[in-house]
Amino acid sequence: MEVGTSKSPSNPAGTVDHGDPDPFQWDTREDCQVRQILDRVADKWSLLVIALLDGRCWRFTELRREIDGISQRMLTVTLRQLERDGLVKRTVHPVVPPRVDYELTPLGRTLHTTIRSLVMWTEDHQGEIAAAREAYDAAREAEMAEREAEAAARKPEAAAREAEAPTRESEAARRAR
Amino acid sequence: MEVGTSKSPSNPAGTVDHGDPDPFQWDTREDCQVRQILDRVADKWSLLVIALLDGRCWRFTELRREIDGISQRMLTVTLRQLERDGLVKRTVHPVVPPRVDYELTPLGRTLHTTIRSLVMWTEDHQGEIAAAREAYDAAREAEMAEREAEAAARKPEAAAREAEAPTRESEAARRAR
DNA sequence: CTGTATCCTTCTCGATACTG
DNA sequence: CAGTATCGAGAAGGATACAG
Repeated sequence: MEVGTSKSPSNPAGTVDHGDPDPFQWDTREDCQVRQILDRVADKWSLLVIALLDGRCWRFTELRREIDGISQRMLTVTLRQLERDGLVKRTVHPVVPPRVDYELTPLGRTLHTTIRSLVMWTEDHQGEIAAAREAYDAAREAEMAEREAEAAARKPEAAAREAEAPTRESEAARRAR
Repeated sequence: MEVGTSKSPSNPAGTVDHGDPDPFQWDTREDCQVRQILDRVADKWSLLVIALLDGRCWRFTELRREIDGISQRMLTVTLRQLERDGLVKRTVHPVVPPRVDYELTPLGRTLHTTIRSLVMWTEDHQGEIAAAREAYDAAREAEMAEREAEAAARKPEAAAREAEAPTRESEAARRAR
């Protein structure tokens, strides 16, 4: 598998040649390891499970209760994937009411740290994001209103004329469909 | 889509209070800010775009080329979301071949750092994960094989006996205890 | 309690075609 | 070049029922 996407050094019109000083050039191909693992790790439920799991053991039902909105199915599936990836250890106690404990592996604990920092980022900046969203939406709405005003100022004459005396052109256009 | 949900600090019905010594108790409810932002930020394409974007400006097509497998639609959608969240700045140059530049905002840059550490974690541990997966799959296969062997060893006699004298089986079972 | 199996809805996403 | 709009296939995921 060569890095087939030969990024031709020739730049398309107008882009500056910055010589790509980025040393952070990871494998961007769709089927590469990093992309696959990232998909798993960045999965909604995986993220929450890893973030929740700390030092101690958790029972299945306990996790289910703690993660609001997760279905039994998705918790099972997610835990299995995490177990397969070596991030979570599953321990079955062969007792009469079945009991299963889940806990982070050492590898999982290293990921836990990273993911927690992502969660903390989210907590720290949720205000800014909410504000940005409001600003964006407000701007869009203002834009829409302006456009409508423009249209309302222009169309009425045309629409009125059209209503009274449909032009031959417009009729022809309608028939064309 | 107002997020108007007033989040009362009280827990929703039924959650146990197990003393929770975890100081990292964030709002786990499905509709809370953190969960929503986490979903956005942990999104496959958002992650890749943020990870790719560094100091400089990027053109639309440039991003499209760099992110293998992304469709035009998803790139547009993703960039719009990131713009709305105040993570990416979009600059339209009103020139004859339309030109649009994308770059991280200061807020986006802080997230970039966090996400890069996630990507780096993935790069650092992809070997371990691959190994864990192999081990898991091998174990599962061995388990399957064993089960099949068991079944093959048990069923023929049982089935044969059962076919000759169906009533015997229950008696034998009872005696076995 | 901790799953597994099945069905069925929902929603994501890619392909395609068209616009400024 | 940089979108927007539309549509359909397919996957993700929830609900439910049942098993060990």
